[in-house]
Amino acid sequence: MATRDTGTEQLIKDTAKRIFFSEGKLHATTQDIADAAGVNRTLLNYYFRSRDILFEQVVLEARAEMSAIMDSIFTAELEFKDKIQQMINIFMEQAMQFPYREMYVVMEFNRTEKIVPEEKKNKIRQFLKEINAEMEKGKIKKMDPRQFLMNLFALMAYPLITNCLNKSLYNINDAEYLKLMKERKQLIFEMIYQ
Amino acid sequence: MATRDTGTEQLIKDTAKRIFFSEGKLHATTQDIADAAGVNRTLLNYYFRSRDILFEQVVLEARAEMSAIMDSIFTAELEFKDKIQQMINIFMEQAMQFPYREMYVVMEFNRTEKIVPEEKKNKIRQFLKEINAEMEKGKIKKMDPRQFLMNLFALMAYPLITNCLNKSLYNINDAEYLKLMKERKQLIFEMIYQ
DNA sequence: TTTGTGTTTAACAAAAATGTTAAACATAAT
DNA sequence: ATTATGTTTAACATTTTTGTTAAACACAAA
Repeated sequence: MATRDTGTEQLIKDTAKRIFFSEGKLHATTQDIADAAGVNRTLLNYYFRSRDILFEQVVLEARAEMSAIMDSIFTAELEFKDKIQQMINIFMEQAMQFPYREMYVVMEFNRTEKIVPEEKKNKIRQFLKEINAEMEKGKIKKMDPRQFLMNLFALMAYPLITNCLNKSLYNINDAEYLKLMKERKQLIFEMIYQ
Repeated sequence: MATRDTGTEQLIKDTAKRIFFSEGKLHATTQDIADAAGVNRTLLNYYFRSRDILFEQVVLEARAEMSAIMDSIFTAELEFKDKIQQMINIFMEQAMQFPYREMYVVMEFNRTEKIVPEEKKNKIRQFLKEINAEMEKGKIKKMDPRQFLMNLFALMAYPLITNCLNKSLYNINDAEYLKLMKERKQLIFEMIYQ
């Protein structure tokens, strides 16, 4: 008999991702995750052997998902302008679903000092060149292309991380926040691509 | 005899702040902090009774420090343009020293759902009006003033949080990163205040 | 010097979180 | 229906982290 696949393994991973990346509960324990998934805590050990392995796998998959999205846009056969527009659309939709995913990955990166594969760096270098070309053409404001990328990601990611605080500070509800975030797509494009 | 003040209490708090806000070690234990401070772990209990109380106090002080800076700028007797410039200068200097402080406070806010005092909200409302006025004058691009503030803070805070990752992705060292961050001050101003 | 009090330490205790095991359970194949 | 094997559970064990206590220490005042 191969495997019965009750879906439990996937359920556990999905629940962990929800708790970490959507709800932002950085200090969740294995018990927290088991409870949220509605399964016995022992099952985390059965499927993943240890807490560390589960968490590592979750981060690994998160990185892979994010990389896949970035790569598909970086290397797409599109005008630069359209790439940016698509990037904003896809990234913001993802960020609305998993506001803390990037932060979690960044923190894990700080903690473990993982190495970035040369292949990925090359793709980025290539995109930095594209940015530079667009600046030469006078389409976007001239600056260090790395600053350009930092600006773009900052504008996209940050407001979602600070979701809760912003809602309190500005007295806005979920519906209005959603509206603001959708408006941001266009707004970011205009700021970046003047 | 009142108190001998060996400076230990302050040392512990400062060390905790360094570990959390500068080094970004979100999961630091009391032992980690004691070791980093070079004191016996029991002293954390002697001075603060419990881990939770220490951590809460550290966050409380962080919020107070950040609030004080914001308030002083919000209510300063300055032209709007100069306020923004000063905001960028001070915030960026702070963020370079404590890149993860804001994030930590935001995460704690998510966790505890603290209430924002009405007085603080009023100061923000006041500043939002100032932003609006500046937009009416045609000095800055028209948009929801809340978006304006989100943009500003995003551009300032985010690249410092992602410090480590950026250095890897773009192959830059500490010195160059510092230079990039200093350049950002002017760059952010130009993006915001076109 | 002695005494009193605040500070520091080490040993111990308790609590929280994680890991292991064996038995119960469920289901596909025989 | 029985068997074999993957899945789930509960009880237990271990490890990690936090909290408590009493004694040692240090230093100013008497």
